[in-house]
Amino acid sequence: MNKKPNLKDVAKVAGVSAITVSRVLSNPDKVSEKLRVKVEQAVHEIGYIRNHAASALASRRSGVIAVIIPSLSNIVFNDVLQGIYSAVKPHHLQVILGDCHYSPLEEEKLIATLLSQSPEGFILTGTDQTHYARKLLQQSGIPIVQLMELSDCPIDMNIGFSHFNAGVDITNHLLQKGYRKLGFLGARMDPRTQQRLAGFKKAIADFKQPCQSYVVTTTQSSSIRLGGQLLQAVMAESQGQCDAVFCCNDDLALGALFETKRMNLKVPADIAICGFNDLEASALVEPSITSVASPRFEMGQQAVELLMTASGEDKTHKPPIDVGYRIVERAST
Amino acid sequence: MNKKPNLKDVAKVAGVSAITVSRVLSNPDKVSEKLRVKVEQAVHEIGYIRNHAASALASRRSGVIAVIIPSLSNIVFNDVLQGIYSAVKPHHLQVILGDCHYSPLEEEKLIATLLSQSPEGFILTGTDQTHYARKLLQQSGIPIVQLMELSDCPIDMNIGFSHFNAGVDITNHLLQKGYRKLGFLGARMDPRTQQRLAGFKKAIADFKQPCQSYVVTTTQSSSIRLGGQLLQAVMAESQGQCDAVFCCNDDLALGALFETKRMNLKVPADIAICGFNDLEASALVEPSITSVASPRFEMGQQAVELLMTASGEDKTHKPPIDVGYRIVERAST
DNA sequence: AGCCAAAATGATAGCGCAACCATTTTGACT
DNA sequence: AGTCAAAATGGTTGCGCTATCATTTTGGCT
Repeated sequence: MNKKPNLKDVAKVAGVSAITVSRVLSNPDKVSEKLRVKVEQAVHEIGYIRNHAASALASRRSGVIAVIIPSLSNIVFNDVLQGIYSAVKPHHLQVILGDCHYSPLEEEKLIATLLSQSPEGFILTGTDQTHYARKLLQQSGIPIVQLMELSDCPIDMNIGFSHFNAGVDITNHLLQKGYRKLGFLGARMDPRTQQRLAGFKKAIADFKQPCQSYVVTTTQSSSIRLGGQLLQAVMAESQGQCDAVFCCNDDLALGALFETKRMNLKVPADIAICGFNDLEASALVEPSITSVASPRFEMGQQAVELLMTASGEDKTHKPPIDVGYRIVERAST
Repeated sequence: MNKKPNLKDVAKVAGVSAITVSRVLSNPDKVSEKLRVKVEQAVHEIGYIRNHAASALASRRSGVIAVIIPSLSNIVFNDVLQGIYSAVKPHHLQVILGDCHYSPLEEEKLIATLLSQSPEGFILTGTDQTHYARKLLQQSGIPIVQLMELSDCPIDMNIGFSHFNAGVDITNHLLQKGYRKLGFLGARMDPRTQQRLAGFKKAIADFKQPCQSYVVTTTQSSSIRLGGQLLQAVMAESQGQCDAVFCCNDDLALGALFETKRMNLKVPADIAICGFNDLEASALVEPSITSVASPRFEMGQQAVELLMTASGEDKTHKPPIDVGYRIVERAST
């Protein structure tokens, strides 16, 4: 096997100059039909593939955007990723993806690594980056989008919704339905989960009638199984009094629902359940589960569009974009 | 904002030569403690980040591996991805991920694009690449792993398990349990699903006693909801005779299970259900669902390790690695 | 102290491509 | 045919880094 063909090899085969081959690949319009065809044939014949590193170095355009998500296993970020990938395609960009496992320190390292790829834009999840990470990002001069939640002082651009407000609203929903002994089931306890919990507490505190709350949280990562365990825990803590639970996500809610069957509790008569994120299963289980929906796919798409329209040097303050959320009321409440 | 600092800027600040800075970043062992510390301080002080394109160009090592999966929304590939990311970390590699949407043609384009990044290895899902794609891959000279299923003529390395055998086994499981009117519910109908179906048909054909089969498939992508619809369809086609269904994945199986409740069918008394992939929910729903488990995370990990130990120029035939599968028998059968 | 191999450091060149500017060709118009 | 602007093509250079080789420094030994 000879070494990989380069521009000059193609040029030789096609009988043109190297720069013409380069133009055929990046600006076909600038080349006459005749040469273009000749070059394209040569490219296909010898299986030439452009060296991205050299191209990026010479053009100062890497053609990649960097994305960091807190977890690959959480299906929520999958939806966002799909939006990102779908939006990226027409721009002919590649995505470099990092998983920071919910750790700002790991995220900081990842940011440094990914910045070395000279991305043309950066998409981050959440707003709790370390100080040094923010410095690196700002210094890079590229457009940046912080995703999922809203921030008072975004690094650059920001798109998401208020998890606090959503927490308040869903709790009020339970209160309006007449439930008075509310449990909060929380796993992982990342910033967004904490905001939902804060909303839960605020709604309870502001409620005009007497009511009770039980908060059960763990830093373990979320799973369906854990939802069942947390339901057990909250029933124990409330001595069986708890009549409604707000689960910080739909996995926990599903697990809690399955657990109610084993505990012989009727939903929503004995206990109401609501989740967060509105996964497909929540609508299809029996009884279906009330949840909070948000446009995750669209958030991902919009993040890419924001990056593409931003100049990067534009240091004006851009107001956060609130994509909102929607409480989907179902049989479980 | 000044332009981004480069090696020389760091060298100036640290009072050393550029090449020494380079060495601190890539071979710290080759540099004396004294200089190393000085350089590291300088790097941190001015927030220097190495230009990956230049580094890759000069060193002929890109530090990336390419991965193509058929779908971002299928949680199955998520598990594989997690394995890949976890294994890649200690090697200080980046992953460039592509989603080919189950299309070999899209995959071919993606392969060309990803090869331009000069990846040091390539992980593909399945074994149905186009002819030109295979040519490009072979010509690239890098190690290649085809994942998930086993092939008679892999491009290079291959790791997976036999979906045909799994289909045979799970069907025999149903037959042994006494079910005789078996339905197959299939969505997407990608190659692996087709192999499972072929296994289903083989088991039926080889069975010594009279039995009936009903095959309901669609090329729509899989979902829980679709599982319910397909169950309806198979019951219609079999005029209510069908007493067991093999769903080509657990999403369909969950949907079918939820649908049985609406149809007032008892599982497994009226109808047995089994799925494929052994998702978490399958073990926790009521009744729990029999499924086929495979080591997806480990497959991803092992694929990376294979890439790392392969020289790439080694053209000897490597035997496929069969990771096997396991039928997890549960209450639904 | 003197010697020498090993370790540390530095100078130079070139990786493959596209930006920039120079040159040639085209073709619309008088 | 002659003119000239626009389009097409090409030559040169440098992007920022590391491989390679050259040189200097170190330190263990006699």
